[in-house]
Amino acid sequence: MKPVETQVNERALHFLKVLVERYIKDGQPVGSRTLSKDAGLDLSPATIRNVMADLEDLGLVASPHTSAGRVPTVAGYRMFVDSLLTVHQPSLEDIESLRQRFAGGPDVKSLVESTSRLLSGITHLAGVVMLPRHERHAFRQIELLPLSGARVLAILITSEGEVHNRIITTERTYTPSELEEATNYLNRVFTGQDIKDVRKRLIKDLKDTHQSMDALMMRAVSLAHEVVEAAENTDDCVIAGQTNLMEFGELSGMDRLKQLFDAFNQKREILHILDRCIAADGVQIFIGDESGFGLLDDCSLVTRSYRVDEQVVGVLGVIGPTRMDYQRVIPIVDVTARLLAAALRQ
Amino acid sequence: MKPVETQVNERALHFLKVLVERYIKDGQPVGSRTLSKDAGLDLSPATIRNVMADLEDLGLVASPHTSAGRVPTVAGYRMFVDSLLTVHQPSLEDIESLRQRFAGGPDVKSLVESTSRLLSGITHLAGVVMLPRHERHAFRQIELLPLSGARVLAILITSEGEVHNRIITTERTYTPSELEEATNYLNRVFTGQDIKDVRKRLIKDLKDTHQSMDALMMRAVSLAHEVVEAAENTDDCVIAGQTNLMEFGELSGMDRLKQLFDAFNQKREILHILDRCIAADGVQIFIGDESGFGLLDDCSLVTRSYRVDEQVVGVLGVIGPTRMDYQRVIPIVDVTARLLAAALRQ
DNA sequence: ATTAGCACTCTCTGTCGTGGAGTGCTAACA
DNA sequence: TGTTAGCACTCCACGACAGAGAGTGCTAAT
Repeated sequence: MKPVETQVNERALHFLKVLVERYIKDGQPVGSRTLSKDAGLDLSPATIRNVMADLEDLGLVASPHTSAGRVPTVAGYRMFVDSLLTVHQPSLEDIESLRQRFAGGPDVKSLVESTSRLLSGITHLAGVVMLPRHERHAFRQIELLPLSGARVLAILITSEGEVHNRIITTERTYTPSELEEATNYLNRVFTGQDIKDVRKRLIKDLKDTHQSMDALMMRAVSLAHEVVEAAENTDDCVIAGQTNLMEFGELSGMDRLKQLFDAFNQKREILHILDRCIAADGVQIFIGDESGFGLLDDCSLVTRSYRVDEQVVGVLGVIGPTRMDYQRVIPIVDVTARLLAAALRQ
Repeated sequence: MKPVETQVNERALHFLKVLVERYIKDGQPVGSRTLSKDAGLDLSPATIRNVMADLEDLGLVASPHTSAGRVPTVAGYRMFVDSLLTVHQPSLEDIESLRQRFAGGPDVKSLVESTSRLLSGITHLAGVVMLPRHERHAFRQIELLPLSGARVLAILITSEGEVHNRIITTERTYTPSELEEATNYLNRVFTGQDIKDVRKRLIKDLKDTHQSMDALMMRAVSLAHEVVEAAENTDDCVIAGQTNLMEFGELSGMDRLKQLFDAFNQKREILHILDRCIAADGVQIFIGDESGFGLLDDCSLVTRSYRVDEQVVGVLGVIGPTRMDYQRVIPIVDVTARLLAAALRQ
């Protein structure tokens, strides 16, 4: 390779960096004149125009029209976050400020909610936190209580103090003593076991109907199965600060925004995307259409999984316009994930 | 009074009615020509212009500018809904369709949520449902469970099968047997009583510390008090379909809309307004600034309280632009309130 | 390799004029 | 006296147009 070319490339990338930073700041196409002032190098606009032409050929920048400045493309942002970005560790003050504003409620749900609000509040973007999957929680206690009609209130308590309850309509009414017996049976068999194991065992029991088992116990198993399912299917996430997205001009199409908000309410698609980040280790970034979800085409997603006991239990992050301040947002997401993990560990 | 004037007034009001209906339909100022065709009466535009001038003097209509048609003012809408509107009972089919789409979950929370969605879905406005105040629920059972650290999980179950739980940090750790004893005590004393009475009794007990009472029992009372408080302070509401409001041109100011959505998220202001409707009996309507809440200045609010056992327990309704189809919305809100009440009665 | 100069392109903004819609007023009419 | 036709007037919406500003691409000079 010729040394010349690499030198040019390096310089070009420097310009790309400056350009992206500038565009993130102003949100307007940046021209050669501006760039020549911004970049430390002492080069004339004309030179920079040549470099820009190269970058455009490489697909890293584009111009909205003939005589506007250049704007980063998705590939440009990608290059920026991958190689150009200097992720300075957040200052100790920043961490401290985060920690202070991190007012975790005692409840997991409220903890997650306030985390989401914290993220959105501090970044001025939309914050999203997936509820932790508590695969590791142990079954502590179950309670089956008769209600009026043929309905049973099933309450499941895990060792972490989480309570899941569900009202189940049964095909016949059960007497309190019947339910008590069933409750005792379930608690005797399952207390202390892993929820995951309990679930497996319940499924197995449901299948092996032939085995010698009281019809009532059978029904108890079925009830328990329902509430355990409900407890595990807490596949949910909390999105906060959607309205922050209304402040960005580039997302201002009312119909587009409505669709986006509707998607946030559905949560299905969002969860689907978050699921894909759950395995990854560090901070993950989806830029523009990289998320594969049309509505997020000019948005970016910065996520980070969080883990408890060496096990990934969830994902959190922010959603904002592609033109977001990655440099600031990335460490914030990073630290917040750690804080949440620490809080969950209690 | 001169008979002439009343006759004129009556006709004028008819025109007002037609004008409002037309404006609700199109959303555009309606002129004398249009009105002359729309109103059954065979009058020329010129005549109608005179009538319009009268209505404008009365403050019932206004024109955005010299040469646009007329638009109803708040007073005009008020007159319309108070005296002009013919609230036809909703057809049996409508009721049936509502009843079908009324997929009430077994859980109160999910019931309220789906009701709110139903309201917003069927009216294309924002639906809002206040959670029922369950003053009348009876205390059924309390459970105090030790967690790691000096924390106690308190679970309160009402006779209606509602479960409230709260994690309480205590000043010292309690042994399981201590907590069991406390639990037994509380259940022995309170089971079957009205929650409201329980609350009173707890407060009294907390005050009368001097009376001969075990310190542990005292602490138990205090824990119970906390969770009962939490259970009663479920002063909350569910808002669905906010995004529907984005489709109305007249609310299209991005900043205004953002403020409105933020207010929806806060819920405080909304709850405050809903509170004022809780006493009223039938369908209540706030038009424009009548709500006294600046952000709702060009919105209207149609609400209806719902009752269980002859006691008002909550309010539900819709929020939309002042230009909403009152004729359609009012009966829908009315019927939905009844359906929700019926579902709560189970 | 870099730069100055220049022609070119495109957007943005304000102005102007026109057509359309609707009003208010006046005078005529039943 | 209520109703109507006619008319002048006002205002908005829309398109055309021109000028300014910004920025590019190319070429030729350094």
